[in-house]
Amino acid sequence: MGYTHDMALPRFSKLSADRRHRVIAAAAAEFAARGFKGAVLSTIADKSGMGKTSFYYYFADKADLCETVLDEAWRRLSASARVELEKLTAETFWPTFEKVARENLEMCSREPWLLAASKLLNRASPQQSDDTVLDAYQEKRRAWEAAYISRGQELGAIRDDVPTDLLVTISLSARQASNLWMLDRIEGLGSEGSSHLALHVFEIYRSLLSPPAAGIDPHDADGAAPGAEPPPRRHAPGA
Amino acid sequence: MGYTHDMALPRFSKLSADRRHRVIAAAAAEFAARGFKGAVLSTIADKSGMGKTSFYYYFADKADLCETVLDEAWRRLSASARVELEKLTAETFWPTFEKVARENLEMCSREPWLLAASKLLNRASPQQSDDTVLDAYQEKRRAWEAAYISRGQELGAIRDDVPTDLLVTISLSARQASNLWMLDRIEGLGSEGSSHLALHVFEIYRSLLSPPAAGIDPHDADGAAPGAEPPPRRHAPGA
Amino acid sequence: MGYTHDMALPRFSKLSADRRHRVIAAAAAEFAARGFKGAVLSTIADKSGMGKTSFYYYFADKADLCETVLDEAWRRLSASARVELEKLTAETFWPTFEKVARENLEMCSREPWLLAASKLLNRASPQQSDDTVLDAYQEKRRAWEAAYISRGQELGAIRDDVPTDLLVTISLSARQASNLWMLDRIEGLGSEGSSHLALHVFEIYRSLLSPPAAGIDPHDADGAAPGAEPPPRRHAPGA
Amino acid sequence: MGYTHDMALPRFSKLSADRRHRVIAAAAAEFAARGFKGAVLSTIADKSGMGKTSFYYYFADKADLCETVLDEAWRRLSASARVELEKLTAETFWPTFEKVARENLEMCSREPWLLAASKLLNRASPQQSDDTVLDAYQEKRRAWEAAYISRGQELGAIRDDVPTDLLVTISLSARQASNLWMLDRIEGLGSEGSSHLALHVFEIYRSLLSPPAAGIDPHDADGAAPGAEPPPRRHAPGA
DNA sequence: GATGAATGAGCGTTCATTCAT
DNA sequence: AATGAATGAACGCTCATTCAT
Repeated sequence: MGYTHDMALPRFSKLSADRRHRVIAAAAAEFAARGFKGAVLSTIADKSGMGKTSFYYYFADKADLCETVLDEAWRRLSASARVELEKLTAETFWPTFEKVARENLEMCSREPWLLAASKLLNRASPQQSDDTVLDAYQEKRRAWEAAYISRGQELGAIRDDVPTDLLVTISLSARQASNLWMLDRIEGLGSEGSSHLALHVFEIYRSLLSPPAAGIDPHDADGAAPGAEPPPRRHAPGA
Repeated sequence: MGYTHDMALPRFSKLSADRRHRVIAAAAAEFAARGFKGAVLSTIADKSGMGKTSFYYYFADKADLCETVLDEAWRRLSASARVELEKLTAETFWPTFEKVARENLEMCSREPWLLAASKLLNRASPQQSDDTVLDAYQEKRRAWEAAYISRGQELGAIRDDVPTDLLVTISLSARQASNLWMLDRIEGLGSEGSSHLALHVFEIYRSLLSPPAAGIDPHDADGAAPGAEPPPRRHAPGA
Repeated sequence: MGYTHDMALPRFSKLSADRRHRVIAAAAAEFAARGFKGAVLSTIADKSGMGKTSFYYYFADKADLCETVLDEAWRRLSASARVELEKLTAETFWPTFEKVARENLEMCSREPWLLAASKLLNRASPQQSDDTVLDAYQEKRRAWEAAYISRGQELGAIRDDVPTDLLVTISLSARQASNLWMLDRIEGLGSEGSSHLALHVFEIYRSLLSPPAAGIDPHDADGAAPGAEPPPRRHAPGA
Repeated sequence: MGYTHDMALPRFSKLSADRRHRVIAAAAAEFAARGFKGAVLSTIADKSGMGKTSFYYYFADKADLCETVLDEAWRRLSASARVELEKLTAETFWPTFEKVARENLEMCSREPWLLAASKLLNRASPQQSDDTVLDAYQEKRRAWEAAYISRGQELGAIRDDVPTDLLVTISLSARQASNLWMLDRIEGLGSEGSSHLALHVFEIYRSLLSPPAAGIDPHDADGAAPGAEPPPRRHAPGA
């Protein structure tokens, strides 16, 4: 649906919507599935019904193609979600984002290319990606996350008892993981299903960021009676 | 420190502890830094003071080497942590794992190769890694996570209001992200510092899994009056 | 200024003088700067404000384009110099060519495209160029050189004591090198400067071809006592 | 004949003399025939009986290979010619270089690889080569030429009435051209033939650099009556 | 008459892996 | 037990050239 570009060589924007779509979709799928380095240009070419070298007519190079996909997805996903942080209140904060999450998920379930692209977007582990392209996006994303968390803290909607840096990191990764999890599952679900799913996930995500319930000291795992249990079987690495 | 293997060609276990160590350490560093595909065998060879071809004497192939590193780390990390799930009680559940987390982090801060290996272990995004090797490990790890979460639920220590599958996913990713975050920071810290850090992080992680505080309905974002705010500036992609 | 063609597809001559000029100029610059193989058609296209594919409307292929430039330059340079060998005498021989040299250099300093083209013309090492196109030109040029040297010999203006073939080769190369040297320097100079320069260069060139001063036997490096000198420092490859 | 390297990866020096030889020879031939850019690695590989990728075991890249050839040739050619400029006298100056020229030419006629390499060495037109590698060599060579010409001028063996810069340029190019000319012809000749040839060429080269015979003013092409000649036939571009 | 779009052939380079010793 | 040497398969990218309009 309607791409507008400032990445990629300007020619790309002149392609018919259909071809543009196929290219983006094929690239998104390949990059999502195999990462930046792993993705093979010929594969994308084949899938998009385009000669391998034609990419170099539309894009500067592999990285540019990848960036274009990323941009496209980011733009699409933000479109429905131009949340204005400053206008949010304590009451609207969570509901707003829940709505965004739901809408975006539905969008992904409706537009297959977006699904793939979204997977790509949620892929890059912070700190350690394939290449600079994905890293750059992680940065962008993290910046947004930081802004929104910070706003949430002002409003008292997000916990304040933890280094923000850390909170951002965890929030981001939890979101990415859960997004990925959902994206892997919506293929069958209708949009109602998606919506329902998003709710569940959002709830748990929210509890991660919400201020800890007052009066509860996390450290005394206090109370209640233990129940001695059977013999051990497993080991548990923690780090 | 004392590797025992069932991965890798059996010959590897006959190497002197020192050489084995150097190999593992070099491989861990390279794999952690550049991922499975990105890692270059020659580099590992150089760093480990071993001829490139010798790897094929000790390991079946690149994947096998990587797996060996992974195994080694997993083993080391579990060693101090042979938690016996069945023996845990509601009271010991969280404290036990907090202890494990702390201990493991300290271990990593003491043994550099383990630090690298641990990064590797925490790297692979579920579902979408470089290669099958890391995926396999994700599986293993996920299995453990599932077992432990399930036990926590039995004990009432872990929330039950969400698809376990999803809970596992998020828990895993949050742990990985926070581990990575810590591992990237402990280089300077002493073991006390590490320990302190681990506590913070664990606390937030725990709040993620703990049953939602009773009486709080997350969904009614109820009450209070909104306050209209300044002009908008940002957009927020949600998926 | 006024191109007439027999190279290139006939269509080229129907282009407006201005467009023709731009094409030739752009091509000359690119070919001169990067050689036949190194020159990139797109670059020429961009510089000449012409679509890349239009070249194939006007020229058969890259070689044809290059040839056209070469022809153009050759023609222009000969235009002022339709020396009629047969009319030359011993007295007019050298002065005539000196004049030609001076005039041509001035022309190059006045018409930038000619400067570039001239560099191209003087570029190709005999025997070993990029491609057949330049080689062909070398041939043409060599033929002229041979004719003119032969005439000079008839008139006693050019030495006769050396295989003509060899004389032609050296003459050609020395001319090319000195032309190149001058062309690289005239950018700043006015036409007087150019003229002056040409004189210097011509003088040395002439001494190369002139019959050796009588009575001097080059081979008896005769006479005198050697003088032992200081310590050595350098080596000297000769071929 | 015994290569010693500081270029190329150190491994190359460990190759058997024979293989080293074949590689150098094949590379020299290809580079000489098609220039740096034009040379195709696979071709060299085939000719030298080596897998294409093996080059990357011995050389850093294409440029490194080329440089190695160049170095080898330069070294070989200088070996027999460690002329010590400071020890030369007016009497020994020209004879010395004549000897060097003769010896080097003979060497080339005896060692085919050197012939090819020598062609390569004499190929690069100053100012405008394929790539930086050849340019660098031109520089080196020019430096030597300048040193030797300057010494010749001190001794009165080389003319002083022309900008040195120009003299160097012309000298270099004339030498290169004549070398090339000879190299292309010695294939059949024995070493006596080569020697004889070298003499001829050297003589003309020498007359180029020697101080102009006193008492002759080149500019007054004086004397005699012109004789009008037949009709013209040719044109003569000068630049 | 002119050009945007598309492509095939080919090149340099990388790297895991095997061979021979 | 160990490794230097060699290589095949593959990939990203360039560029002259052609196709369709």
